[in-house]
Amino acid sequence: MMQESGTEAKSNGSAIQNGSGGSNHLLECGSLREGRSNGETPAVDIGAADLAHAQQQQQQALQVARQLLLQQQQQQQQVSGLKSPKRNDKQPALQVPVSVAMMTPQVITPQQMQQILQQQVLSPQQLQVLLQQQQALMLQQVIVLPPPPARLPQNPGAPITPFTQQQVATQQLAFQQQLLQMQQLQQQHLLSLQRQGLLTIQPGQPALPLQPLAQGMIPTELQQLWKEVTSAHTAEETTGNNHSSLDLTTTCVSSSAPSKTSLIMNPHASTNGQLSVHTPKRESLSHEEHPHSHPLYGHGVCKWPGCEAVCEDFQSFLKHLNSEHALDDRSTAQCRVQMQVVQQLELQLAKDKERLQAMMTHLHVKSTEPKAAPQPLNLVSSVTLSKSASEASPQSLPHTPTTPTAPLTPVTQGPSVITTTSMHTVGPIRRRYSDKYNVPISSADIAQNQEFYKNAEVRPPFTYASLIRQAILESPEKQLTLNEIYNWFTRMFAYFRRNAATWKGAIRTNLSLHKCFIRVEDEFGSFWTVDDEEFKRGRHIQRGRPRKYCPDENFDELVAHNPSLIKNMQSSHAYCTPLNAALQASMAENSIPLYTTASMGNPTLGNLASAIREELNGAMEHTNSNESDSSPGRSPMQAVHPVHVKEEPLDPEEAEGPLSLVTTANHSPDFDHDRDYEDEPVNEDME
DNA sequence: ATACCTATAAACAGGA
DNA sequence: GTCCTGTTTATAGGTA
Repeated sequence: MMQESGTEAKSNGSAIQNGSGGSNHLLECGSLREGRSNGETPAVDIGAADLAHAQQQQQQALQVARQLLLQQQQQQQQVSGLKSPKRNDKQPALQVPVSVAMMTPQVITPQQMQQILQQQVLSPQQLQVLLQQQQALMLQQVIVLPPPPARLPQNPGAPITPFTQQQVATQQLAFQQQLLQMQQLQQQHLLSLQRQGLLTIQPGQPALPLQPLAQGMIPTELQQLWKEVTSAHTAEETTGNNHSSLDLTTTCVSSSAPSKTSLIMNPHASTNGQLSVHTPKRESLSHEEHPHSHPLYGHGVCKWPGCEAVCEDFQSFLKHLNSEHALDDRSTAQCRVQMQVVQQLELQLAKDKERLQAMMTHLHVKSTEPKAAPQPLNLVSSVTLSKSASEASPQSLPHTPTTPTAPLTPVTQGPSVITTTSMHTVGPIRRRYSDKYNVPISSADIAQNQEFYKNAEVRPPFTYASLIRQAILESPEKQLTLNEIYNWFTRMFAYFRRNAATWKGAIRTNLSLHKCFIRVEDEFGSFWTVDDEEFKRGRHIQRGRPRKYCPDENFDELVAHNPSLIKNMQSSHAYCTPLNAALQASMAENSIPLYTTASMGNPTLGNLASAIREELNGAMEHTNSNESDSSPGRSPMQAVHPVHVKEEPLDPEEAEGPLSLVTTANHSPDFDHDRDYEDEPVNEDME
């Protein structure tokens, strides 16, 4: 043990030293010897609870944002339905953005104002009017608005929907509370992100990162948006009620439908996440169904942005609407601003979604299997969220295959491979393949998460065998020495850089124990290859059956004592009479340049190697004499002499003679799959 | 309950 | 003797 620790430390040190410079792609195994990225990036030190909490907040914020967005959009659509879209190319109006005030405590933040100025959306005269309106609004806020109910937290960001106390309805309160909640969540989320270093808010930046209005909005875009919005509205009216995840918009300001779950978050909203603004099929309760329910009318107040005129009844409201908000420049401009608001909210939503995706990508919590959560410190909720997210944005996260029961960490799991999550210092790797053993990790699995594992000291959710296989397969020649495997581990995973204690031993054990790993020797040492077919079978060298280390009778020893024998075998079949015709035929059939480096990745190699070993064993028994060392010279790259293949109990198929050899060489994956090799004779039986 | 997989630890051996 | 590499065994947790 002490020795082990000492060697590990030493090896690790050399590995780190080896890669102490430069950054290269993780998957470039060829660069192993060239060095690797130092990977000394501090691990992401986010608690699982924090992550889950942040994501939850993010989801909630998104939901609320959607509500707000849709509500605004509905107002906008309502306007478009009353007014002719032809006017959309009208000049910006003289009066503007009261609705903007709904978004920020300052009605329009200085930043937003600056943006408006920069975008030159408004003429100087319009800007002047805008400023005046802003001042008036602020005065109105101060003078007209009664203080919010005591039970409501003071929130300057709440919409400035003025309400008289007798008009306060539960929905209004709910809406305000929802807005408050959204803002609070947003604030918390931002703080969380700040804590995590994922977001930096500049000093002058408003607390709420509302993007400046009219950002990137050019007139043509506005026109297009107008068209889309209006068309969407039309389609919506014709479509009728069609439930979707965002079914909560219409009635949130409707006093006539107080019981509607206007503000209840639809569970699908979080899971779906799709905001099909332009294909709205969500107004299950349109105002057509409720004649006196109008998005611009609620609680006896005109909801036209900036209006808030008190209307006794719906008829008076309609009258007011037609008179005060008729089709004119002002209304058009207000619509335009409202469009910008909606657009801005969309942008914000998109950014938040993107941020959420980035977070989940970063955390590698994507799972198609909710049950894949049982990890020590896993991000259970994150996994769930990730599923939701993946559904929400199919194009968002690349699917990462996952192994069934990968032990350790966060995972983006796609259809195939490894799963799981747990933050660092999770103890031993304890996971297994639940569905099918040894489902291989695709390169994409690790590739997609490579940055994460590279920097975060998180144990990867892959078994050692999977990782070893991956390392070997990623190598240009599908072969690695043990030390190169070590390097790959340290290069790819921060966990294995820091937690160097026992994993090297585990690698060695796995290499020896898994049948899929084939050790091949050449003049310069030994390297390991992988038999992928065998890997998929997931067999271990049978335990309990001693692979006795018997140097005198061991194949290795024989080879060691008769190195020329093997060389002769590879170099020329003429020298290897033990090789029967079937084996040779199988080799020729598969065009396998036996034991050349190029062939090492061939899945049949393992079987062939075993077969050859078997044949050799038989041959040794008969020809226990040295052959002349007449191996032909070969280039170093090709001088791979498989002097040694791993000694292991024979598999049934491998012990069944020439025919079985041919069969295995032909890649019959299911061949003898379920047979128990325990029943077959083994080498030691011959002792 | 059983078999198997996986991880871990440890002992041991050969070779450089 | 030390270190690396490789094999083997034992143990324990987990899963089907």
